[in-house]
Order: sequence, then C-alpha cells, then structure tokens
Amino acid sequence: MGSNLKDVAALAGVSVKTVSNVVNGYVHVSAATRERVQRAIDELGYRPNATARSLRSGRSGVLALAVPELGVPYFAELASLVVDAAAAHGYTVLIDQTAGAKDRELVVLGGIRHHLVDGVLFSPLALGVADLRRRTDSTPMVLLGERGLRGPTDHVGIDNIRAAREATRHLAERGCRRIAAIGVQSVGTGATARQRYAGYRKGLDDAGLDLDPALVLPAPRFHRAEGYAAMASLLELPDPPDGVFCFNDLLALGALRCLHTRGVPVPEQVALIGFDDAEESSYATPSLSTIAPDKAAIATTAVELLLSRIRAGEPPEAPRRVTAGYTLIARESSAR
Amino acid sequence: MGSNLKDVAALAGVSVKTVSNVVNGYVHVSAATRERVQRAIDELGYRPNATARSLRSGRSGVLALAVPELGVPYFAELASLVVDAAAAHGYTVLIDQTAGAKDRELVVLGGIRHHLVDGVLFSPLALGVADLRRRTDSTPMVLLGERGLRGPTDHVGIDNIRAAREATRHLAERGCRRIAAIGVQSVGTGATARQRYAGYRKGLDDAGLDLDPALVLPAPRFHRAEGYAAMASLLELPDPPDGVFCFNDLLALGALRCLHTRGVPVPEQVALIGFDDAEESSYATPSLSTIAPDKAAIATTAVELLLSRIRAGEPPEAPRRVTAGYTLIARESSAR
DNA sequence: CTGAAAGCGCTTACAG
DNA sequence: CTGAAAGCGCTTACAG
Repeated sequence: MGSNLKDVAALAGVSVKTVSNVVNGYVHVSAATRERVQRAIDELGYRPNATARSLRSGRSGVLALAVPELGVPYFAELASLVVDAAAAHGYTVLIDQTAGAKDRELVVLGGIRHHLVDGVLFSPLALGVADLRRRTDSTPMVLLGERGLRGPTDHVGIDNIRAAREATRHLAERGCRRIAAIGVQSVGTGATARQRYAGYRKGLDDAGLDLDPALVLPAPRFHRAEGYAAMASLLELPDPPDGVFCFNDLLALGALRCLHTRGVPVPEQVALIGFDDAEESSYATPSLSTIAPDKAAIATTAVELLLSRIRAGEPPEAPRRVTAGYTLIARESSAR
Repeated sequence: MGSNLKDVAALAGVSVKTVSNVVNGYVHVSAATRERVQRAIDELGYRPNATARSLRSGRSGVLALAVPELGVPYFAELASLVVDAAAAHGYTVLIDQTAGAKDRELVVLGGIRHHLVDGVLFSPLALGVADLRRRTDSTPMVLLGERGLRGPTDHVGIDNIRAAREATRHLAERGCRRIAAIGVQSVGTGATARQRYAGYRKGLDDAGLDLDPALVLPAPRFHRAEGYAAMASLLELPDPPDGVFCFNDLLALGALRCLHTRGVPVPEQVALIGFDDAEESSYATPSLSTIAPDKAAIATTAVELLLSRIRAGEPPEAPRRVTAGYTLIARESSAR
C-alpha cells in the first residue's frame, strides 16, 4: 500500500504521464509499454487516489442525495433507484438525512462537502421557494418529489394535485359519500401535503360532495402511528367517514390497522386509498389501493438532469421541470 | 464562486496560513486578524475545498456503507441509523448496493473510490471467510450483520443461532408440533440463513420435535413474494405445518398474506414468527411476532469500531467481534 | 507514442 | 502570533 504513480513509473521505467495513460485506458500506448506498466501496477498493488484525481480534474464522481429519512419506505425505495441510476453513469451517492427539519434542509442548500460532491439531489419538506431563491451555493442541484413548480431550481416530480383529485374521485365512484383526508400539514411547510389537499378538494367538487372540515386531519410526519391515531379519532365522530384518502401509504397502513382493531370491515364500511405505492401495500390485508408514482422514472430523470447540469458547467439557464407519470392502482381496500 | 484561500489571504492582507487557521478555528489568532479574515471570507463567499483538504490531510470524512439493497426495510433502517451515527462524528456516508451478488461484493472488498473513503461498513451476503482472507485493500473495514465469527475482519452482529433457536422454541411452547422454516439458502453463500437454520434445528431438538425436510423451504432473496410462494406450497402438503419460522419479516409478511388469501386463520391454525422487526410488522394484522435485533446498537457500535480503526492507522491488530443484543417480541401472530 | 513541468487548493512542518 | 515553502497524487496542456 501507499504506492503512487511515481513509484509505478519508476518501477516500469517510464514517465508518470505514461502510467496515467495506461490507468485511464488511453489508446495511444504501445502494447509493450502498457504491459510493462500493468506489471508494475500489479506488483506494487497500486490504486489510483480518487481524491487527488478529483482535486485535479474538478470532478469527484460523487452525488449527494438529501432526503428526510431512509426509514420511510418511499425514500428508501427512491434512494435505492437513485443509487442504481447514478452507478449506471459511474457515480456514487452519498446520503444526507434531514428529518424534514428546516435548519437541516438549509444546511443542504448551503452546500455539503464542497467540491467533494459534484451535484445534489434534494427532496425537501420544509423549504419554501423563498429559501431556494436565497441559495448562493453553485453546486448543481435537482429537486425531487412533488413540489410546487415555481421555484428557481431544476425539478422532477408528479402532478400531485391531479393524482390526489383522482384518488378522491375513485372513492366517490365506489359509492363513498363522506370522504376523509389524513395528512394535512401546517402552513409554511409541506408543499406536498398542500397539493394533495388541493387535489382532494377538487375531487370532492367533481363528485358533488361538500367539504366537511371535521373529516380533514393533520399528520406532520406521514408516519404509520399518525394514520392510526387519525383514524381512531375519525371513528369517534358522530358521523364517521365511509372512505379515507391518506396522503401516503404509511398513513393508510396505520389507519387500516386501526380499522382492524376496531372491527370495522374494509372496504365494506370504510374504503381506503393511499399514495406512494410502497411495496408493503400490496401485501397488506386487504391490499391497499394507492397512487403509484413512477419512481424509476423520477430517479433516472433526476440523475440525468443533474449530470447534464454538471457537464454543462451550469449556465444560468432557466430551470427545467419534468413531470413524471403515475398510476392509480385499485386494490382490495377500495373494491366495492 | 471559485475563490480559494489565496484570494481570501490577499483580500485580508494576511498569509494563507492565517486564513487556514481562522477557517479551522485555531486558537492562536488575534481577534482583529480573525475578524478581518472572516470579513474577507464572507465577501468572497469562500468555501473550503473538501477535496483539497482531504488530499492533504489523508482523511476525507466519508465512510462507505455497502448493503444488498435499500429497498429491504432492514437495510434501509440500518442505513438510516448508520448515517445518523456517522453524522454524530462528523462523517458522511456513501451508499453502495451489491444486490447480494458475489461479483459486486468482491468489488467492495477490492476497495471503492480509494482514499475518497476513510472506511467501509459492509453487510455481505454472498462472501465467505476465504474471500475476506484474500482481501488486499487496506481501507479499514467493519462487517455488519449476522455472520460467522471466524473471519479476519472486525464484525458486529447478533447471535443468530441463539435467536433462531429461541424463535423456534417460542412456537413450540405455543403448542406448534409441525414447525416449518422458510428462508434456507444454497451452500457457499448465506451465512445468515445457515445460522438461522442451525438455530431452528436446535430449537426443534429442545422441544423434542423431529426435523421434517418437507417443512424446510428456500428463499434466496428474503423477499415478500418468496414468503408467499413458500407458504402456498406448504399449505399444499398432505400434512401442513401449524407453525412457521420465517428467516426474516418480509418472508413472514408474504406468508401471512398467503394465509389470509387462503382463509387460514392466524395464529389459530398456523402461528407465525419472523426476524428483524421491520416497522411494518407491528402494523400487520395480525401483528407479527419477531426477533428484534438491537439495530441502533449495531449501527453505533459499528461506526465506533470503524472510526477507532481509522484513527489508529489500522495496526495489524486482532479482529474485534462485538455481539449486539436482541429481543423476542411476541405479538398476535403467535398468540395462542 | 512518450516526457518534463506546472498546478488543482489545501495543511504541515519549519522559521521567526 | 504570523509567514514562506514544500508537497499530498494526480491530470493537463505543451513539447518533441
């Protein structure tokens, strides 16, 4: 260990440049030289120093992915796809968890490990457009997920409003008249929740149903336990819902468990639909209807957008916004 | 953007060394100088170049975590804990997915991004002790998970054999007489599966039950679909099992869904226990009994072991093996 | 097809 | 308390 280009060059009796050429697979090296160099490399156990390489070249081959938490299946699945998509282009991914906390998201905006990261993929929860505008760090960045489209940054996500509207209408078409929503979030944050709520209201409208504020429950973290608790309080209402649109699958799975515990038949008495299509949703009993964003497309598109920014040396070009597709998957939880 | 120490030094009218001192928070800088430098830093928007810093210092502050796939909840939860544990020490984590494929695990052994990674946390599936012995890369490495303890590498995991034995006995104590196992894997790979199988056999012994090879089913990837399929074939046996020990929770969740679909009451007719304690297991209906490894302890211990190796400049010290704890959590799926 | 030299941006002894 | 210089290990023009 510890050998460098110079050692290899000395042993092979060539210049450093020639060794570099061999290591990087350049064409114009004679076969004999190449072999001699290769032998020296093997003998010394030489490994190129990625740090030195990236200091010189200005590229590290590392992307950062900042998400709220890997413990949430949606982000874990997305991370898995991003890591694979990046690997396909020779890039490695470094993970940053923000817990969706504003201060930690601002740190990401400020830039993590400058010059050690060629670009940033970011799924913010708490940040607003104003924060994005205030950003001074110039590392190329692409936003992931379902946000408002008016920011100054490249972005790939799905049309949340349309998808949520469709989910709500789906329940109405199955005969639900009192459709609850679980997952609204406080003002100033939660663009995702805000959009899904907007879609929910439009869906109600489409179906000629009135909004009942008693049926709209918050869930700051989109966790299972919040879905459980929200469902429990909905069931205590004098006039409980006959359908529930949960803003993500974890909330729906929590709600489902609550309904089981209380002996409420699903979908007969209460129908359920979620959002995200976590893998576990199709194994629940009853299996969970949901909106399935095209996560693979989101991941590959985001990586490609980012790499094109990196290669372009980021001109002050207009932000690009890509809308990925989604599918409504009707399963047992809304089959009636 | 693009300013460096030299620019800052010029603007502040001091030497590069002094700027470096201020940036790194050294004590022996006069307040006046410090402030002048800080002003120049702010004015230029100077950000230290992490790459140059690590080339010079020999430390990058980056750890690699290599796991089969983030899509599996156990690894996602572990990754989440590792990222947080590393962050607590000022380290960032880069993710490598191996899919549990031997060739890709060998790449990890060979070393990823040399010198850009200070140390490696590795959860191998296909590698054997022989592969570990053959390793020549000298980047500090710690193995994660539940493997044989005889390798040449630092390791932290739980006592799989004991835990699996306990799980099996748990079913026997609940009155199960024909206990199946889902999750055995082919020879040469799958130390985890092998150990859990060994524990299963001991558990049967403890309970005075005979091993019935017809009740032992393979599952190469530990995925939900495999659990479903294995359960389906177990139900077709002339003499089906009355209890099933699944080698992880995903298998158990797949089996559970199969039992629901076939109308088999759980735990009355078939009791079930899993392994890992994925968060979703406590929300299943019935909730899933399982072995809960102390994942937080595994993550923090592994990070600490690795950092101590990195700081020590890795002497050829004997490998350290840490056994983390676990709990058997009895839930509804085995309550009878 | 190959070589000698400069330099990426920092930190680290070495002086003073 | 501060400065001038060397060097971490590469790659990149520039020559030949």
